[in-house]
Amino acid sequence: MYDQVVIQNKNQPKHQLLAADLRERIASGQWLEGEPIPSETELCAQANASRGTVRHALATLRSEGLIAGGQGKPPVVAHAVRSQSFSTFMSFTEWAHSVGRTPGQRTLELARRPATEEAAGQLELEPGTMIVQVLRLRLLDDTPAMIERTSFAPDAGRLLFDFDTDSGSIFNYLREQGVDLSRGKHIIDAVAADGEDSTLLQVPAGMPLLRERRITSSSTGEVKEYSDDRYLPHLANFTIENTIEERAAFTRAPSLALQSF
Amino acid sequence: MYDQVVIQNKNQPKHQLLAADLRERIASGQWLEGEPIPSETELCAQANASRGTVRHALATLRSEGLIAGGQGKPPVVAHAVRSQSFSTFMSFTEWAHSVGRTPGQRTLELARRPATEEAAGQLELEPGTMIVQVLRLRLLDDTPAMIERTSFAPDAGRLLFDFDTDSGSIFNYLREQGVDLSRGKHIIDAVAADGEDSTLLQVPAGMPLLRERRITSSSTGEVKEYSDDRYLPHLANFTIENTIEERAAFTRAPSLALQSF
DNA sequence: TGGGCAAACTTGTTTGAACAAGTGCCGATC
DNA sequence: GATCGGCACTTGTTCAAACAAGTTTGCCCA
Repeated sequence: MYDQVVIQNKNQPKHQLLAADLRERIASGQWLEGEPIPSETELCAQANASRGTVRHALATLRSEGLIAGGQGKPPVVAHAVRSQSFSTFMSFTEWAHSVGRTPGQRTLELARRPATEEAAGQLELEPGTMIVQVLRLRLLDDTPAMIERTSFAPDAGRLLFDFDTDSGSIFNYLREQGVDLSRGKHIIDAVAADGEDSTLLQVPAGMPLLRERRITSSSTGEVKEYSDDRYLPHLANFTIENTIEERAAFTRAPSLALQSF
Repeated sequence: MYDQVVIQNKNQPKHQLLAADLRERIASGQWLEGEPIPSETELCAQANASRGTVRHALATLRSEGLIAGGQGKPPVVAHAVRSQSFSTFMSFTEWAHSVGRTPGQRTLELARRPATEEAAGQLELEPGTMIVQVLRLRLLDDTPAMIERTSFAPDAGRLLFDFDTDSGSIFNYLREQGVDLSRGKHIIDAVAADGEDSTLLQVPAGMPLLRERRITSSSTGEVKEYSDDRYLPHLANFTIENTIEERAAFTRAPSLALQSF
């Protein structure tokens, strides 16, 4: 039963395959929310793996918040859907798709210019270094939803002049080009729409906007991108789930989801 | 060197002690940010533990974002400070203390009344059930910083009439009283200050506020508390860090991805 | 001097075993 | 009938060993 999977993806380690399979079983509804899953010994037999490998897979699911439970009792299914992946959280395009909306963008400016004091500070560069700045209006189902002001470090920004920034995700494009974007820091607060914001988002000046300032850096800590994104709060919000024992799960939800709370 | 620690806390498992010790060494500055830490083999020798145990401890730190690194290379110190704990994120009082500010509160209302349609929905009760509602102005260094509107399920709310809600953390009080508060869901967006908000926070009506709607429930999923908290955005914000790396692996210790505000 | 290969070192994966500790059930006992 | 063991089962912890896979170092050769 599992051998088939193993043969299909011989490159991946067994504990990852097992984890993917368990996720699939939970997502498909084979194991319902609140129900216990088979014991470790059982899973060992089914997957033809040692207990260490099975435990590794279970730990992965636990860290994703999919299963919970304590010593002595078999783990139970906690959530049927997994929390947001890294790229879904970093990319407006991927996020929109994942919640069933159609993303869009209109690039208003793409410029190379010397870094101001502030931009240089965020990107950890010398003031005056040439950086690349992008101003984009992001749409959800053809409606203005967010205004994005991004500054890129020179090595990443350079690549943007060979890219149609109206075509989709800059984040994914840069990753494909080999730019190391593996850490994100997000600072979330609220601001009033200024003149430019209100014009572009077609709302009155002074309207509250949900602001996310995002600093994206490489695995070694080099800052590659700094962005100031301002959302219309009735179209998007941020959701965090935490547990006393699990790791926090973080999602950006469309306001539609709010109705169900 | 490690034996001392082991003797002191013989009740805790070795991998937790090791993790705590490594955290301590990072926090104390013994290992600087960006520097590699000793290899697994080295740590095995130092801690007199097997490699499995050492790897378990390292996985814990990795999931806390303290260390990073890939196969072939020794892990490097990523951050010197550890992320926020569950209760620090759930309690305004604890949070304020953790960032070196003095928290305060002025209770404006404490009432038992039938649940409105909306409140009943959030608490998953029948409309009309008697619930307890608290309206508090929260202060940072004696300055208004947040307005808190909380509804409690009957069993938790009942306890509040024996508590001085001006004295500190309701969250911690309820936990001490044995109320099972172990899961939190936070929805973050922005709203304009309404009449009451503006009066209490002493800001003009319409000013953008950072809103956190919090649903706290027990480990079994029973909703115990629903709160609508509105922060002055220049006094508080939310910060989240994420990484592309797998945060998986053997983490059940209380730890969160959430960074201090 | 430079390039390239190989060895030494690192972390990642996997197995098997044994014991500790917590939970739930069932039967014996009061 | 209620309560208290104890047994069977579960997950948690720890060890030891071996191989796979990626990185770094340094030496040899051109």
